[in-house]
Amino acid sequence: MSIDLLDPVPKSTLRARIAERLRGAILAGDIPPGAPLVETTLSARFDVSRGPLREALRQLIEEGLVVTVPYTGTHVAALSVDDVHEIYSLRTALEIFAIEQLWARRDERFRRELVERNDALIATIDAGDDRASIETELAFHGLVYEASGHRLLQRSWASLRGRLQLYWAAHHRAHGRRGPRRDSHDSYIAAVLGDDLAAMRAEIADHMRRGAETTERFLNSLEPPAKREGKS
Amino acid sequence: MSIDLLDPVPKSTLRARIAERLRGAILAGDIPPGAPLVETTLSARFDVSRGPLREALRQLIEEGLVVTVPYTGTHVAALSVDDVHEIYSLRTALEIFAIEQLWARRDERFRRELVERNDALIATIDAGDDRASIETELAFHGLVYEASGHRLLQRSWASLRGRLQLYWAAHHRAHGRRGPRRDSHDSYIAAVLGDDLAAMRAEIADHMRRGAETTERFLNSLEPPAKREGKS
DNA sequence: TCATCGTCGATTGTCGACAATCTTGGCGGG
DNA sequence: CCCGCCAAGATTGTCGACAATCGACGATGA
Repeated sequence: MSIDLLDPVPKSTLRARIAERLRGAILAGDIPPGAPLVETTLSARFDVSRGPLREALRQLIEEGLVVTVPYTGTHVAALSVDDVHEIYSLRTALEIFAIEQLWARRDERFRRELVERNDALIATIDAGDDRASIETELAFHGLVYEASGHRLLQRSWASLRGRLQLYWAAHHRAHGRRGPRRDSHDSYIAAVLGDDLAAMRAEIADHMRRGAETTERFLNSLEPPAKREGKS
Repeated sequence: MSIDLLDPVPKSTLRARIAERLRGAILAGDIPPGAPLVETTLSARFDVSRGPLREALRQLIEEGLVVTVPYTGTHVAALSVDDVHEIYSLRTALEIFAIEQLWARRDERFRRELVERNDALIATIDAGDDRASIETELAFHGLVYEASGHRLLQRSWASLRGRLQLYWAAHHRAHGRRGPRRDSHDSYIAAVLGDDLAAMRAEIADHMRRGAETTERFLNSLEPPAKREGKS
């Protein structure tokens, strides 16, 4: 996609590879939310020692995918409607900020790429590939953060992205299609590429509101009684 | 200050204590920006093994206080004017969002506490205690995040706070007084506690602009030729 | 003199074993 | 029947040693 050939070769440490695998397993649902993650079991499963595994777990904890209690246990993060609300509300603020950052620049490369990524998103939706459509939708929204050139903002987005993906993946597993229509980002693009700052803010906020509602509705359908975070 | 008695007792692990000590040493300037952090040396100095020390370093890396290159070395993060700009611009967005979160609530407890913390800030300024005035100013601004009740937002603030403190501490060491006047937060409080949303946004943005300018001026006075990040 | 390559010291990455702590289940006393 | 205590298992926390990798210095040859 956007891999630069002059970038250094990825000198992956074991920790990084473990984190990648574990993240994939969690987001794919192989290890469901709330499931225990025992260090000794995982290290045996991956055929590595506990050292790198622990560090990989720390990273996933930082990303919000895993929670741990000292001397007691480690689990995949549980789903919670409060979290959904926080994720989407903060994301609204961050994404508006990101777009504001590149508002005056009129970056032609960005404008082109945004349309391209929307085409890619539509392609995966038409293909019926839900798994890929999650990736392409995240890539679509991720572009505004990448194009902002704001490294700290990109870190914040990465932190939100993992959490968001956890909910989307769970939704996909439970309900099959995740629901985005082909034209769901048309007004988004128009607002982002337009000239009306207030309209852009309103459109982003509305876009997020719709996303949050969908996700919250899914969560409520999953476990009506449990409101706050539950362990297993 | 604001320690909740129903919160669990702090079961400190060695990793947490090491991170605290190291953070303190870095922010106090005992280990200046750019200085190397050798795991074996530090583990001997703290009389602990490298395991917990490494995990503490990972945490500080996450906080932006430390940078590392695989198999090569670890250093205290270097100061950079780009970082200052990013820190303050993102902080503007986050702090406005935080205040918006508790805008409609008219939280009396918050309004009281905000004034109290400003009094505490003024007290440390009057006492000429620069070290404490950094703490009280961070505590003052931190209140809006705490009162927002938004856990994810609080995490984001914590991530920014460490970086900010790194620059403020360096400024303090270089120039003695860090510069905030007694009344520097009067208009801030008025705007936050007022009724005019647009005025609030403008005031926060202006407050941050002033802070960023002060910090950037300090950095430029420190090393005029070095614009981007330099190692030692 | 200079470029190139090999070697060596330094530093981080990884490993397996031991210690500290928490939870759970059962036992005894009330 | 219930409550508190205790012991055992499970899990994470910590440790010291070994391996992989990197950067710099010096030898070597043109």
